[in-house]
Amino acid sequence: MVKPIDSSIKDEKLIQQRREELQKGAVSLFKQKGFHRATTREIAKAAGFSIGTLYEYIRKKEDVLFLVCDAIYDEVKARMEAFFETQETSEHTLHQAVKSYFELMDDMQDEVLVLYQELKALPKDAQEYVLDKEKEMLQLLERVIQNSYPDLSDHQLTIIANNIFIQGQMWGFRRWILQKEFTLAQYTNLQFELLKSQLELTRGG
Amino acid sequence: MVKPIDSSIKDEKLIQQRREELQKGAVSLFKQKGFHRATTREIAKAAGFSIGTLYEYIRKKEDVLFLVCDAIYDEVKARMEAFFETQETSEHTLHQAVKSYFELMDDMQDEVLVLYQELKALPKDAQEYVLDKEKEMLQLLERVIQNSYPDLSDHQLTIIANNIFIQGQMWGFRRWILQKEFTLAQYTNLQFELLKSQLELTRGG
Amino acid sequence: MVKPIDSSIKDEKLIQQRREELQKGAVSLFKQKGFHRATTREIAKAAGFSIGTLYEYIRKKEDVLFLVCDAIYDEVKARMEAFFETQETSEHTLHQAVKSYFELMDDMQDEVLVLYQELKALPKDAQEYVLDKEKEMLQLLERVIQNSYPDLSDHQLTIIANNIFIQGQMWGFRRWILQKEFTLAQYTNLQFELLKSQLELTRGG
Amino acid sequence: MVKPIDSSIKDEKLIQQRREELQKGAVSLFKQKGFHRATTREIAKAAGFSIGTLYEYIRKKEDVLFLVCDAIYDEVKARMEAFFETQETSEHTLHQAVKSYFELMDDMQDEVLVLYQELKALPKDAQEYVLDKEKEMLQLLERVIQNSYPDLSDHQLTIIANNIFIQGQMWGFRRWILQKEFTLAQYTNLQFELLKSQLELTRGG
DNA sequence: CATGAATGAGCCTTCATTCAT
DNA sequence: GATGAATGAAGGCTCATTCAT
Repeated sequence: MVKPIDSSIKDEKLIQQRREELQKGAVSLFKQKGFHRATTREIAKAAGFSIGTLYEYIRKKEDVLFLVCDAIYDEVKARMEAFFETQETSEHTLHQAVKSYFELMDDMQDEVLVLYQELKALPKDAQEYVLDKEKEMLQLLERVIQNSYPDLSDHQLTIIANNIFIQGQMWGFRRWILQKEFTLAQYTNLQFELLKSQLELTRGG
Repeated sequence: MVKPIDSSIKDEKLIQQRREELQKGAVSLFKQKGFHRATTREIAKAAGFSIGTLYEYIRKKEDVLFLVCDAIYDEVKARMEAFFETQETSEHTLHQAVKSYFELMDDMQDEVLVLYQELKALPKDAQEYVLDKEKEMLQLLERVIQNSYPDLSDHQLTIIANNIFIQGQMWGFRRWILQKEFTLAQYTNLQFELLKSQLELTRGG
Repeated sequence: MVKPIDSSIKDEKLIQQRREELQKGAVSLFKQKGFHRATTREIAKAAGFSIGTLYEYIRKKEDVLFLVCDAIYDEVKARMEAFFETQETSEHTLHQAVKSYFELMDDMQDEVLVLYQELKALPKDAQEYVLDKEKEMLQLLERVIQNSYPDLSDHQLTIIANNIFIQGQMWGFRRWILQKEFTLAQYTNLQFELLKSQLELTRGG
Repeated sequence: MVKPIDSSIKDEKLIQQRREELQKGAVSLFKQKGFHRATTREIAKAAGFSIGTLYEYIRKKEDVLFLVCDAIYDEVKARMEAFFETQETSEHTLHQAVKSYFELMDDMQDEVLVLYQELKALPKDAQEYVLDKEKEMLQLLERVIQNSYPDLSDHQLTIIANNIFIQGQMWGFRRWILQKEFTLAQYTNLQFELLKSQLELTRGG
């Protein structure tokens, strides 16, 4: 799907390239100061071009935020797909998937923090567009779980996927408490142990 | 601890009253537009006084946010204490506590959303002051869990308390997905079932 | 002459007393921050009463400035009259008068600085009223000079009186240069030497 | 020395040009209302640009005042140097110098008034920077005097230079009295006569 | 008479956006 | 296509002044 942002530039390839530069610079800027405190001048500078050029590739400051959120989601999703796409159906697979997902969340914690903290600054329609991507990710997770535990009810599947999903995000969001008490490995193992006890019981039931 | 915000007003009781009005108006405003998009004039209006009067009770716009966050935390904590403070140590108690907590989070979902979404707009020291209150709430939760399941390790206790804590918050945060699929009662029951299976296993182990 | 400032207070004696308190506090405040930077609240506080009470004795902030300027002039003039009122007509008298005047300017340098630096903030009519007092002081000086040197032309008298007058003020105004190089005694003696050489020549001419 | 004021404009030449426009407009505005009463919008308008543009060339309102003071000093000094730089050492030269200086002060009386009345509104460091320029001017005067009257003591030189300096300024400052009684030529001649009598005597002594 | 809470006009400053070069 | 100077709406905040108690 093409990004629904107008540009006065004709060269499609150039647009892609510039928007990538833009998005890269903007993320690191938003990490530091958040979207609202970052000025368009700073955004342009961080992206390596002039304020005038910035406005050749976007129409409003909000568009930058959309570009950023979109890019983060795309990266998260791409990396999730990379390690979720597997045929095996074993506990080991799920363990591996959860581990990989938590590592991804650890790796991208700043980006994910930006994503959720600035989401509300997007216009409603952009929010929905972006949240749809999140649903797709949840489905990825659900599928992996179902592969190993096919007997779970829909509700159970939904809620467990959601729990795993947010537990990964919380590792970054609540770093002020979690990362003071646990290493990532500890956190992953503990969460997986708990998860397993839930799933085992369900399977048994 | 007294709110560390200067005021040019001498009547201490009036300060309390006005700040409460202020905080009430501000929360409902921040729910709609967020802190950054709300102007000081709007804040004053929402609180029912003039811009001049607003600045008799705060020094900077930021102070309003602090007042708001502080008040939300205080209310959440007070209400948690109200139903957590119990002597019984049974599963039933824990169930009741989780249920009450989830209901609280349902009741205050807008406030809690504001709280976490604007926290980063506070100055660093105010953030820390506020996060300390969160730690106290976690301890409340831990204590309730421990009463019923005294054999849990510290790590298990921490992580389970955290999980419950954020699952409550997520009911509001992720309403776009959870509240579409579940009623609050369903969500509570499902989460508690999962929780119980974890705890039972641990107890058994 | 009564100060042409309205007051809602009836008791004349109280008005005098309050205005004196006001003026005393204001001068010391204006010394520090100047008229524009001083707020009415600070003025009231410096005078020892509330902002409400302040406005019982003045109508506008400007009135405070007028009161202050007026009081400074009155004090300067009163003290000048005290040592200028003499019947003797000798060089010694003039020397003494200049010396006393310079000492007065040294003593009141902060006040005089305030006076001249804020004069332009007064309304035109108040400025004129105040400058009339300055003319009277110049006349005092002229009379003392003329007593000793009766042959001076009107122009000479005017200009010499003016020169002495401003040389006294400059001791305070240009303290950053004069008071670094001279003691008050040195400055006085040097200026008087120069003055005498002018006057002697004129007398001889 | 470069003006130590930041600007977001890159074109150095444009900065010079705009700041000159700014300074010209501001002086004439400050003449009328003084620095404090002039709003930034008025300053921008007087300079011929918008409020936004104003702030591309300065950072704070104070900077305008600095620009103005600095420019006035520079002009005064440049014009003084123009007629003081002479090799001859005669009374005639000194007379000419004093005459030219008084004419300069007459010509720039509004600017000089602004300069001294608003100096205290500058930050301390800017005040010192500006007063240093004044010292240089005094030295110019001292040198001219010394050329004609090499036997004067340091103290005499300092005080006579100071006297001349302020007598020039007073022509403008005290116009309400001096310019009512004298023409500039009269004032100049009278002051020079007095000065000469001082100097002659000293030479003779 | 004294007090101080309330008011709002108006100030300084920022920054998203435009457009001539 | 790129640049950056120009713009002005809008925001945060102050403070002289009023008036009910």
